[in-house]
Amino acid sequence: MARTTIEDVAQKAGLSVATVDRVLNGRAAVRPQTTERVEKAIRLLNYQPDRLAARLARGRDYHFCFVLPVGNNSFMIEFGEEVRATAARMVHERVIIDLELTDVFDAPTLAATLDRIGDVYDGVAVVALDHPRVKEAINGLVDRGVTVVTIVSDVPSSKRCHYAGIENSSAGRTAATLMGRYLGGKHGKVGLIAGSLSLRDHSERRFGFEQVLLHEFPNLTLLPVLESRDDWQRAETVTSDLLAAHPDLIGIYNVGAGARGVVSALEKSGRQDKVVYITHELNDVTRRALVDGTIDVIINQNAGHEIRSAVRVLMAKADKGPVIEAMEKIRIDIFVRDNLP
Amino acid sequence: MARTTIEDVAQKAGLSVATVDRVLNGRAAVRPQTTERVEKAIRLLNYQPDRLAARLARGRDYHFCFVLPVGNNSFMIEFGEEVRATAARMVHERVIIDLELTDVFDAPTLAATLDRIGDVYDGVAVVALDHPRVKEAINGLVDRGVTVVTIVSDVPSSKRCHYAGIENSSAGRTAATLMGRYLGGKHGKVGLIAGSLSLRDHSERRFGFEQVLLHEFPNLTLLPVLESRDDWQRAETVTSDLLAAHPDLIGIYNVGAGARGVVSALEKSGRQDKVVYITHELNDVTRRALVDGTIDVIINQNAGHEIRSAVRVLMAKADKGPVIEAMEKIRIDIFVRDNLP
DNA sequence: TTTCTTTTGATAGACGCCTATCAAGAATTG
DNA sequence: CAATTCTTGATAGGCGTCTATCAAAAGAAA
Repeated sequence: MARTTIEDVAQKAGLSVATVDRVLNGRAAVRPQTTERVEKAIRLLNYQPDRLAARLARGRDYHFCFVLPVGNNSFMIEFGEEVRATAARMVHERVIIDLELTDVFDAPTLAATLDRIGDVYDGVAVVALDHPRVKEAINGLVDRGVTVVTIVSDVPSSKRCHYAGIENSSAGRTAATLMGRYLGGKHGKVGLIAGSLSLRDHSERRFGFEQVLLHEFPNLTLLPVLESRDDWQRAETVTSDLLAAHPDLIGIYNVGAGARGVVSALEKSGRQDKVVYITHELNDVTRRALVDGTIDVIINQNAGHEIRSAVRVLMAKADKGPVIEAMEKIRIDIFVRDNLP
Repeated sequence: MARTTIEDVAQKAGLSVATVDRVLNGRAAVRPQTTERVEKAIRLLNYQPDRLAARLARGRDYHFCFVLPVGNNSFMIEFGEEVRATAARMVHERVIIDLELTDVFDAPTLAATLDRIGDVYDGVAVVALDHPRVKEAINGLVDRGVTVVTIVSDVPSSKRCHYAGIENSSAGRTAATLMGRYLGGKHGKVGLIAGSLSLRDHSERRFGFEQVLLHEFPNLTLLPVLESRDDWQRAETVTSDLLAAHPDLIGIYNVGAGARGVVSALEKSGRQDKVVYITHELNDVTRRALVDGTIDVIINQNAGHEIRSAVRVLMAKADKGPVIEAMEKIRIDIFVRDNLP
């Protein structure tokens, strides 16, 4: 049961391998009827080019770039680590991944970065701010033939070919459902802390959370959103003030980074057992707080999965292979104390 | 930045490619000091053999076999589908996956199957019953040079090299925590329905569930375990009886298959809103019931992930590559209505 | 030292595809 | 009809590794 090769196709079609190759790779002018013959032979033999051999022969490296935010946000630091780890592993597969750190929250800066790196890479993965200027830069890349995927935060209206990340409004809804169920009919106030609402992911989470909380749990009162700017010290201050101002606070949903600030404010207040605290992103701090009981639920997106998915998509696009959508769907992880990995 | 090849290594070591190859593939007698020289050169150059080229050259197919239970259990049917889908995709990578359906619940039958298929495959993935006879069969395979991984259900004491599945006791604990939190201090009875306790995965889930429920939620009374034999009709009967016998039943944890039976019993009783129902495995039936509110939480293991993980491990072992443990860890998924994929 | 055994070198031919070139055949144009 | 263009064929060489063979060199035994 030898593999069917390009030669078998040529023979079947009564043509030469050269011609079959021309058809397969759109290399030169071929008459329509000839193309037809080749395609028929391919269908008959169910021929599938050997990707391994193709990549070996092309001898070409895949150059990708991951554009991530600078800064000391722990999620992004971990994300960067994961990218590096993936890069190290992928070298053996002829994949070279560069890391570009930039101020993602500043549209002109991010756009400038994207504009700059265009000609060097086959594909770019970017944590994108949803801003017209950024969208334009993404479209510019695509127009110049660079494959673009967004990660973590999406720009749906752009020409990016894929988004490797979670649906943030669903994440917010999930948080609300768990909050409501954990509070089981109790009456009281719920606070929401966001990093910054100018980030699409944060505002979408908030949107989903509000939607479910207001409709499904009328016993709960949602307080006005507070901003932590993804800074844990600020998050701590904000939380302390919140706790002081509302003795009947029974829930906190932290949409962004800075989870540790909320943890320490809660622990200092001694009310960690009376307040259901749901937060995003699993890391050393949140893990410990979850085990201790200060955090009740962590909603997470798996950085490794997102990165590997992004790379798979970039590679598939690079050699015009198919993308299996179901496989690339990033799930929203829910962690309680007992199913921590 | 051309790739470092086997030739570079040979040159660096002052030896011939033939000798380097002998060292790399343990092909023939090589003096220890020569081996040393080669290894040093490899280290210096940080040489990594090109797996693509190697596989192309070897021209060898990977033959794997998945041994799954026969029967009409929906999880296993889906599992089989996923195996077939994966197999179809992997043909292009020189991986041939056969499917062997057998009565996994009968130790001698399963063992006989394992004994029989030994010589044909490079690797075997098996849904294993934890039984001495099966363990022996697994060890026999391993001794004959076949790589064995267990999936879904493990035999930890065997020589299998990997388990691609979730930690079932953690899954049970997770269910208990969610049950306890959802019930928020209410007093009442909780029922547990298992497929069959002779399966390791079911009894482990039960164990984890009981452990957490008894220790953390003294307000809840756990009723004696009921067995559904993974049959939904029986599950329905059992559940109806349970509901009738205990008007103060406020929670059900269904450890095995047959979720639909529990759903219909609950819906017929009209008590679906008063009973927190947590079950395993996401499928069309459970998905609908979760959306409708009859099911409150689904705990899931992703069949596709487990299969792909098993295949990755089998391939890695087949060409003596490394296994990245962190990547192969199968997570316990929690689904509420809002984070359904 | 000679002979035999063990270790190494050199090299060719796969594996399946890509790239490029040159010549031959077919179709088009004037 | 010849001259020109467009399509195809044939073929070589390469990608990095494996496998196999034969000859050459080195070591051990006589």
